[in-house]
Amino acid sequence: MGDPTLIYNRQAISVDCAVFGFDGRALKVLLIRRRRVGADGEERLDNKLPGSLIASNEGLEAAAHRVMGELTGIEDIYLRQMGVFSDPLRVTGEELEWINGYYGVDLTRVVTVVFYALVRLDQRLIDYTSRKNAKWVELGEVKRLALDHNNILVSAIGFLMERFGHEPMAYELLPRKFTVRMLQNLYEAVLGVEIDNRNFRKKILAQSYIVPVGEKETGVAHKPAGYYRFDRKVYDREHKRRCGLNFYGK
Amino acid sequence: MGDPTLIYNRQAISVDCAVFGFDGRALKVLLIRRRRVGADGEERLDNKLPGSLIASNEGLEAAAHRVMGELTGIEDIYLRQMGVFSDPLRVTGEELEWINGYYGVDLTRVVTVVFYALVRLDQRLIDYTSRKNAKWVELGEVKRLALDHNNILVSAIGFLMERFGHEPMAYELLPRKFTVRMLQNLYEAVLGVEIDNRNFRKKILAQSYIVPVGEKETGVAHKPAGYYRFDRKVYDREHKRRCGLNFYGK
DNA sequence: ATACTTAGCGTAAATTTTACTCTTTCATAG
DNA sequence: CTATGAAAGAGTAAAATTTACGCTAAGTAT
Repeated sequence: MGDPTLIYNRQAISVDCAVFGFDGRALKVLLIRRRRVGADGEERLDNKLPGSLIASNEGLEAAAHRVMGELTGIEDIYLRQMGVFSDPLRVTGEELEWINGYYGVDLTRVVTVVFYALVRLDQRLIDYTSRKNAKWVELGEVKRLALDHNNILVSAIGFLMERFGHEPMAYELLPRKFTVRMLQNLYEAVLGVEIDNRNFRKKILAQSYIVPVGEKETGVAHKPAGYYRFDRKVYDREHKRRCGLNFYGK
Repeated sequence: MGDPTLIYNRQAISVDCAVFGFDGRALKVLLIRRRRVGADGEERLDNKLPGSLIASNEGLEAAAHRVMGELTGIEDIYLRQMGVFSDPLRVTGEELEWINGYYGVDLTRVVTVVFYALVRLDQRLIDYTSRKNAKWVELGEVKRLALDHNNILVSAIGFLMERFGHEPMAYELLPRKFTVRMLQNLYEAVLGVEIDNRNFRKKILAQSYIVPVGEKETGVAHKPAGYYRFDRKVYDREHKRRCGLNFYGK
C-alpha cells in the first residue's frame, strides 16, 4: 500500500452543487463568480459551481446544505447526491494553488462529491443570489468554468434529464401553485421535446397527486388556466415504480 | 470554518463494494470474513463488505477495481458508483481502532464511497473467492455486518432493484448464453414478483438486442430451451429512455 | 407407450397512447 | 359592444401495448 501516511494526508473532500432553476422558459444553473490572480499577476474572472471543503466534523449532506443555505437563504433545499469526482489529477497546478490560497490549506488533492439542487426561481431568490455574487445562467450559455466544473455540470444535466421522469422533481422547480401549461413548458425544456398539450393534460390530470387548488389565472388574454398543486403525501402513497421493462402479468 | 488543519487531516476515503451474484435461484452478496480482537481480548468473527482505503494517487474507480480484482480475479468487472456515506460518526470507537490497526494509520474519520458490482457466479469464481476468505450469502440470510455495512447493503439492494429495470444489469449476472427462463428467474428474484412466462417471453424476445445463439439445452427432462445472448452494440444503438411519464405526442 | 414437465406459439380482451376536432373563456381591437 | 385572437380544456376514434390465458411441442423418467 506504500507509505501509509500518504493514504490520508493532504487530501480533502469537497462538495460541489449544481443548482437548477426554471424561469418559465429555460433551465438555468447557478454560477459563482470567481476572482483569482494568475501566474502573470493578472487578475482573472471566471465562474464555478458553488461548493466548499467539508469540515472535519461535518457530513457531506450537511456541508451541501451549509453551502446552499449561505448562497440562497433556503435551509430545506431539495438536494441529492449525484456522484464523486476523484481523479487524482482533477485539480492540479494553478487550480490547486487557488484552493490552497482560498482556504488557507496545503493540499495535494481534492476529491469532490457532487450534489444537485432544485429551487423555485423567484425574484427574492434572484436578488439574494445576486448579493452573493452569483448569477443564473441558461444551460446553453455556460462558458468555460473553473476546475473540472464543466465536466461536473455536464454530468449533472444528464443526471437531471434521466431522473426527471422518475422522481417528482418538476414540482421543486415550479411555484407551489402551477398551471398545466407551466408544467408542460418545464417538461419540454428539460426533456428537449415537444409535447401535445391535450395528451399531456390528460396524462398529468390522471395522476391522483395533482390536485386542483380551485383558483384561476387572471389578466391573461385567453381562457384562464386553473392552478394545481403537487400532493406529496398522495404521491408517496400511490407511487409504484413503473419503469423499464414492467412485468405485472400473473 | 474553525482550525483549517482539521479540514483535511486524519480523515481518509475508502471504497466499499456490494458485489451481487445470481445462482439461478436467489441473489447473493459477497462478504469477507473479518477477525478482530475485542476490548476484552476475545477474538470475534464477523463479516463485512469488501473495501479498502484509497491510496493518495488513486481514483475511486481504480481503487474499487483494485479491490475487486484482488478478490475475484476479474479485471473488467461491472462496477458503478452508488453513493457516499459520510456521517462523521459512522465509524468510531472499536471499529475505528480496527481500521487504524488494520491499515497502520491513525485516522479520526473515514468517509466511504460505495460501489456495486455484478458478476457471473460460476464455480471458478466461488473457488476463487473462497481462497480469499470470502463467501456468497443469500440476501435474506445476511446477519450483523461490521461497521455500518448493514446500512450500506440495504441501500445497495434498493439501488439494484431500482436500476435493474433501467439498465442492462441482468446480463452481467447471467452466463453469456442464457435461456428465457433463466432471465425470468432473475427478474423474479430481483423484483420480488411472479411473472407470466408467456408474456415475459414475448416482451423479452421483442427486444432487438436479445439474439438467439442457435443452441439448445441438453439433458433436461422436458422440451429443451433455446439459448440467447445480449447484444450490447444493438442495445446501445436502439436504447431510448422510456421511463416515468413518457411524452411522445406531437 | 404413458406420464410429466417446461418450452414456446397464439389469441382475444382490456388498457394505454396517439392524433386530432371542437368548444370555452378571457383580453383586446375596431 | 361585437369581432378577433389565443390558449384552456373536453372529447373521441384509431393504433399500439399489455394482460390473461388456452393449447401444442419436445424432451426425460417409468
